Amino acid sequence: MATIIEVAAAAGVSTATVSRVLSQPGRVAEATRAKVMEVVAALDYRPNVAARTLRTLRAAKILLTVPDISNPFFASVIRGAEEAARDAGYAMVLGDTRHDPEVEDQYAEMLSRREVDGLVFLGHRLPASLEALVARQGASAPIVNGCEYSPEIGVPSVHIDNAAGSADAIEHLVQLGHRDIGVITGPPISPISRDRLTGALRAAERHGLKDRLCLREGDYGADSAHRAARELLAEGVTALFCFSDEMALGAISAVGAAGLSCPRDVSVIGFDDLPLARFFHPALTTIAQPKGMIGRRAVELLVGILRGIEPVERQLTLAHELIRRTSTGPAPNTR
Amino acid sequence: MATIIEVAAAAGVSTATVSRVLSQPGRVAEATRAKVMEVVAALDYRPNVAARTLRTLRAAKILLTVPDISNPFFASVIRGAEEAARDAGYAMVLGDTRHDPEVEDQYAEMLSRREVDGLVFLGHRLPASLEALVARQGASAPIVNGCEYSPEIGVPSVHIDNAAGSADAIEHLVQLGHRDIGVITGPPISPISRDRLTGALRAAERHGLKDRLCLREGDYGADSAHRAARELLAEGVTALFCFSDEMALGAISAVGAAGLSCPRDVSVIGFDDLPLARFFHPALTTIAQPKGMIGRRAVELLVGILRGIEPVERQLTLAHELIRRTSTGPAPNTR
DNA sequence: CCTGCGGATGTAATCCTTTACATCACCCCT
DNA sequence: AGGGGTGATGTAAAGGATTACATCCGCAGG
Repeated sequence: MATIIEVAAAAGVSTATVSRVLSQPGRVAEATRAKVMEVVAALDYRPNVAARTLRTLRAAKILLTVPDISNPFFASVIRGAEEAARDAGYAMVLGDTRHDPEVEDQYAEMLSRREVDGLVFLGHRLPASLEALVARQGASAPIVNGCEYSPEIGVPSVHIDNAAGSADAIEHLVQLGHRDIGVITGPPISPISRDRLTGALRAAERHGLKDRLCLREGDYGADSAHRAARELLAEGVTALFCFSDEMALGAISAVGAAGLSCPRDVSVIGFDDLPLARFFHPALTTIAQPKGMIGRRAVELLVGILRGIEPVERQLTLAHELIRRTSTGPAPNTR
Repeated sequence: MATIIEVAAAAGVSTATVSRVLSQPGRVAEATRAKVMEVVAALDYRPNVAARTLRTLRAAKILLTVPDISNPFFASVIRGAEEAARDAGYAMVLGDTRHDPEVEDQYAEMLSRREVDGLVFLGHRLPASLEALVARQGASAPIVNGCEYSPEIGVPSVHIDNAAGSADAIEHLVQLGHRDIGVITGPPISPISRDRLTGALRAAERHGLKDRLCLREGDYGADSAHRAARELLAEGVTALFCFSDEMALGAISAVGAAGLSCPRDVSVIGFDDLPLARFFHPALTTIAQPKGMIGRRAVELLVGILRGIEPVERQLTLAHELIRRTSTGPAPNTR
């Protein structure tokens, strides 16, 4: 691999000139520029990134960690984030933490070691090794949280109003005449789960149904929801609100396995609006999150911090939307 | 951020000793080691990766590019690959190319610039900028192809026997009495699609059904399959073989939309065995790929090349498996 | 004709780590 | 006691790019 020294020699100029041709072409005479570019092409020269990073202390990279790459929800967020990063001149490095704090820490090390300039993390845990960084740098720490939101970690974040979205789901079911509603939640350790639960309870309370809500804890995976739904169906619920579309799929599967029909006997509503949700059978009613926009805004926030711009809003709440499809219908007793 | 020089000064040793403590602790006296480690902890020192990479010409990173991060199929492959990379002491950088040759090239640049030591790509296209590299380095080029396989690109690869898997699917349907079988393929540009088509045709031929197969081209997404299935159902097929589980979901959705029932009126069989496939309604019969193992073996192959070991087998064919669930059943006319 | 200025280019320090080689102290053996 | 070996540590040279500062040249203005 050719180095800048060889290029300089071949073009009969100094390395400084070659460097300038590549990074600030305007500051070089046209003839020189052309000559250098010719040699660059001939030698197939590519600047060594390690050397550049070492010198400039800037990696031009952003790290995005997701807790579970197999969750299609994150795919759309990733897309949005990557586009925004590209727009801002950053490359995006993607890490799958598998909900494992140890792996999260390993990725966080990339920031400590300056392998990347900033971090967008989509989980709910700020890696331990970065707490000191946040404490030290405060608002200028190049870290942004996406999807989730924990005020106590002191990091800017982008998310929807999960409590409100959850309330909308309950409201929708109540409107359809459902009174016996099962809720399959997420692990309470995640603020998202807690917010959604709060919202669901609040909405139920408005209709005097708070104590009638049947709660079961899921883990956002179809499997856990399948089991939880089986139990809830045995208790006679006519509607199931799942904290994720994937869990809703598991719930629908349980409805069928119980010899019941969705939505005739049991309505199911999800959360996220996965691209596949409209192909579920029946097509899934769900609360849509602006997934791409969450990713995009999170990166934009981060880039702002990297450029030294204190964000006006450190908490960005984007709009959600109830998508009505065919997995929800009138409660059986109301027909 | 502390540097090795500050650590050396604080510990009263030379930078060489600090470096040795960190990378080859055995070659340093115990007392010195302890002292240095103490200072390292006190100063929260982390080696600068750029400097290390520059000096060693080794990034300790592997790049994995996937054509579509939103396809859950790849999630399992990624997991396997990451585990193998970790085992071998490499970090994994993940790139989503969105089937875009331009983006593929951008990621390939990371290899040219030595930002990463090697590349595992899961698409079917070798980025143009790497063709020269392969031509020059031949078998020692640190590039491995996963899932797909194109002999002409001259790169080692890990995959299943797609033709055989496809044949198994057709065989399964024929065994159930189906004669009018619709096949929703993938874009013929992908070798995978071509192999699967070949296999399907060969199996059909064995039963004298070759000309009776109804073919429609899909793009591996649910949407395209939904449309294709609608057309095929109008032609009266009793079974649909889809080249991906995602397409199978779209097909099942079309079966329902046509007022038919799966599997009573129409059987559907997919390909891949996504984690969610067993929660489809009905649960999907499909050809399972050893996804995690594909990722793992691909990385192991790459690591072998990076260590200078010429692989014995440059093409690794792993075993697939027919998973019988409830989306396939006897042909209606045979009951 | 001299001065000064601006544009183009070169010189060389710097970023931080690794490692080949040099050095040094100490011990064992003859 | 001297020579040779061994183990621990230091010295200093890369590794490749960027950039502050220096230099040089030509030209315009006085």
